[in-house]
Amino acid sequence: MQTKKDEIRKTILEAAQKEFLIHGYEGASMRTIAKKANTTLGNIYHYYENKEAILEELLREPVEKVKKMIDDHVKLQDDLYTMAEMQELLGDLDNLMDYHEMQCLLDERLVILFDLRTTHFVKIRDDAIHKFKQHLAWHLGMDDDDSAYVDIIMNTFIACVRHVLSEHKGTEESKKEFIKVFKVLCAGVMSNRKEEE
Amino acid sequence: MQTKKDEIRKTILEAAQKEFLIHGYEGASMRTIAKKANTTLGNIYHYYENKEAILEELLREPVEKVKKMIDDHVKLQDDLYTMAEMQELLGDLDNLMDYHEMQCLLDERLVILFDLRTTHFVKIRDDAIHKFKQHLAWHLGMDDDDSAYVDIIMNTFIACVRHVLSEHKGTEESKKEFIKVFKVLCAGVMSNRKEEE
Amino acid sequence: MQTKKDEIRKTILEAAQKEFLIHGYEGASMRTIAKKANTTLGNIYHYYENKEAILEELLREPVEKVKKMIDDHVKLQDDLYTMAEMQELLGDLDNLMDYHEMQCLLDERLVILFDLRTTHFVKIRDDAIHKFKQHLAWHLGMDDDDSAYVDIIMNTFIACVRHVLSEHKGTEESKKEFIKVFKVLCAGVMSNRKEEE
Amino acid sequence: MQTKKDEIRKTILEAAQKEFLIHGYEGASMRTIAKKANTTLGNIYHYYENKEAILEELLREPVEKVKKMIDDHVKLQDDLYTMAEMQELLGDLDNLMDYHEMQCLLDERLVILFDLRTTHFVKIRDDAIHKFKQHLAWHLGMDDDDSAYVDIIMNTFIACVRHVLSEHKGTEESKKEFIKVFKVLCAGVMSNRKEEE
DNA sequence: CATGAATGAGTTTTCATTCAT
DNA sequence: CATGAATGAAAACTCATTCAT
Repeated sequence: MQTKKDEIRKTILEAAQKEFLIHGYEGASMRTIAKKANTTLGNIYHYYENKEAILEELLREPVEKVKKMIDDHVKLQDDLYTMAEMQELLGDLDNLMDYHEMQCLLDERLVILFDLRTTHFVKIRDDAIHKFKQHLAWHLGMDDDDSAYVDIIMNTFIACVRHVLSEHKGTEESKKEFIKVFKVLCAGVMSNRKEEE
Repeated sequence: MQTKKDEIRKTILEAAQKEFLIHGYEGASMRTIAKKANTTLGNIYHYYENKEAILEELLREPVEKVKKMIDDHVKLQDDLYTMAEMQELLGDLDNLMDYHEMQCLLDERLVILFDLRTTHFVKIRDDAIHKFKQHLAWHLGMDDDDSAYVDIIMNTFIACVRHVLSEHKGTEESKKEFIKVFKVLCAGVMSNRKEEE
Repeated sequence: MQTKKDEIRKTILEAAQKEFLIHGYEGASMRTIAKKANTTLGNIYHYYENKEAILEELLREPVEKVKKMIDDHVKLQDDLYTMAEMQELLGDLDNLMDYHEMQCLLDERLVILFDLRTTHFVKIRDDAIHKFKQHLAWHLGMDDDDSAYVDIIMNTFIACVRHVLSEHKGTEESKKEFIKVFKVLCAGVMSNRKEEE
Repeated sequence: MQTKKDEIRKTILEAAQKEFLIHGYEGASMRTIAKKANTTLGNIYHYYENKEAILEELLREPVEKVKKMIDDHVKLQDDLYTMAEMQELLGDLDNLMDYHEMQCLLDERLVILFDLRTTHFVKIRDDAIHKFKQHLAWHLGMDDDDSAYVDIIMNTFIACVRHVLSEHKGTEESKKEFIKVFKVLCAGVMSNRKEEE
């Protein structure tokens, strides 16, 4: 039955996701995943070629979505935000998250991606972060993409995505939490630029 | 010779620190540490009871310092910062890092601590973070220690400590970097509170 | 449908034969055989009790034929070849292979048999080889069945059967190739005996 | 102690050689090798990086010797043997094997090489065989290196090396056996060429 | 008949740790 | 003190085989 197969595939995937979150991909054990998925070690290999294949299926969707989000952002090529626009944006922040683009960030699986130390996803992740940082730098009118500000924003962004996801799993609450984070973050950057002007 | 013994202890410790940073404590291999310390696997066990003992010695100092820093902060019981005081603080931020208390945060070993997934240090770390968050909440006049603002600050703090340490290893540059981060962060929180007032 | 059943049996058998040839019986994988036979792993077990049963069906025919060939040869108890007879035989060698007895040697499945390291066929094979060697020794007037000459002929015989089968799969070409081999071989043995006489 | 280490290395190597001969490299089990070497599975990995490393150490010497033998033969570029020279060679065959070049062929480890189905040694082996066949073809004045005669000789050569080694392990007896084989083989080829002339 | 999910023992390999020398 | 041989458990993965549907 295909129904059952898909169900077990999903069960394995969910068990793997949990284990990857707790112990990291590298530290997670296939045996434990099998146990938590109520199946045997060998049987997992009927569904996934190997450990990395599970990671692959787990990360495919969120990675593609994030990639698309970044690409869409970059393509827009919208002008630098003026202070006024920035403030307007902040005021309307509550609606920001309704913007479908941002939704992809509230995905638990991204935490797994952030913690990866091996596999080709490391490069994918770092490339995506770099791209995003470059665009962010242009967005904020920075000359050097290695500028501290960009790094700060980027790291805070990631740190908060991670935190929001691990502590407030419900999507609705997560969204609100994320908005708050983003608001404070933007306020910080803005007031800093104001000082410099 | 006690000198030589101490030297080897130190060499092992340094090799372990590098390996722990790259692969994480759990992912680091005693064999590799032995090789990088130019000694043998078995000899490490003359200096350290086991893998965790190395971690213990490695983290003792930074953990105690951070603990002390938090305790000192809490004991001061200084009043809530008024907006004015806060702004004054920000203006003088360049001297902030000279404050010996903060120096302890620029320690590479804290990154290892942040990434830990096993051992009793996880509890120590989480307790310390919780304590700091509680104090931070009181500091900022928040009623709930789980408030988003505190989490934001906390996470940004950690994320930036991590980043500053991994990208700018020289202490001097690190300090400047850290100050920038902290400045933006405070500015954000402050402007946010101003809005609310 | 019995027709279909037989067809699938045959397909499995052919897939197994290919795999056994490439990786050897022991190294061949049931999964791969299933895939190459366009069926499922489980379904193979409806046609064959286990892996060895496939080998059994695969080797039954060629083994029996070879056994019969050897027995027939032994039963003939024809006299020792004189040098003259031997030379006559060689002259007529091109017709030798038309002799139906020999045809059984040009069977790809014998290569699988030669490479076997497990199962009861090992004994069957070794017994057959031993019998053939004994008869060959008698044929050539050797006193000791372990004589080098017999071993040489036997091994060359097998080696060439193997080679002819793996390089020239078309039966017609194989036949010619085999004749050449046999001719040279006999010439060698003969000229050697001549020397000794 | 280095003495003991080398001894155990040797013990493991010998156990591996036996197992490889019986079950083939691919079919041999590290567990069994460990047991037969009176050590533990894990301990083998102190001496050899992996299974293939054992094969590597096992085959290095015989492979290099055979390669050298072939190269030396090819470099000589000696003329085609005339029939007379060939016969002289045959008469002096008993001394042929004293020729140090040939000694390398009487090595049990070559049987392991011949039976290999995986690892890079397959290419090394096939390249060496091809080189030898080409030279042999030139030696015998054949125009086509794929000629049946060359294949015959080559296969017989290998088959007999294999047989001699597996049945007559004592070097002295092996040598005599090998000479007989070679004699018959040459006689066969020679008488065949005579016929053609 | 056919499917493919399931199993359990097998494989090679790595690891932290112990111990005799 | 130092060495490195030894150990045993656990890792990822494969395999022949079974069985419910």
